[in-house]
Amino acid sequence: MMVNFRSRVLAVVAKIPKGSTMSYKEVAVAAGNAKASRAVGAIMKTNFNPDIPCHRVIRSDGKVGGYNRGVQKKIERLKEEGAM
DNA sequence: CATTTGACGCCAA
DNA sequence: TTTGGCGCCAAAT
Repeated sequence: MMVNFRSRVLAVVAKIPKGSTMSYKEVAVAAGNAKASRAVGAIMKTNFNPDIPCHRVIRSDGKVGGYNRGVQKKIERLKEEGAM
């Protein structure tokens, strides 16, 4: 799948199973570039597609990170799905 | 087109 | 263990 890094990242995030979480780095690796962890966040920020469960993407430190709809909302979603 | 910004990650002190 | 600094990439200005 040779496309934009953006599309790859979105595809990877969309494939994250419910009740599971992935770090930005893991997503970056899955997308093909382990050093693009930062870019992953930038892509999520610019992506408003509800089909992309970006709330399942957290930091490698175990911190939730951020969310374009409010970090609190993201945390609640994770709790609801059983990821936390 | 060049520069800055930022939902990040890793290493050294 | 906590803090500071560097690297890396995509999007915005």
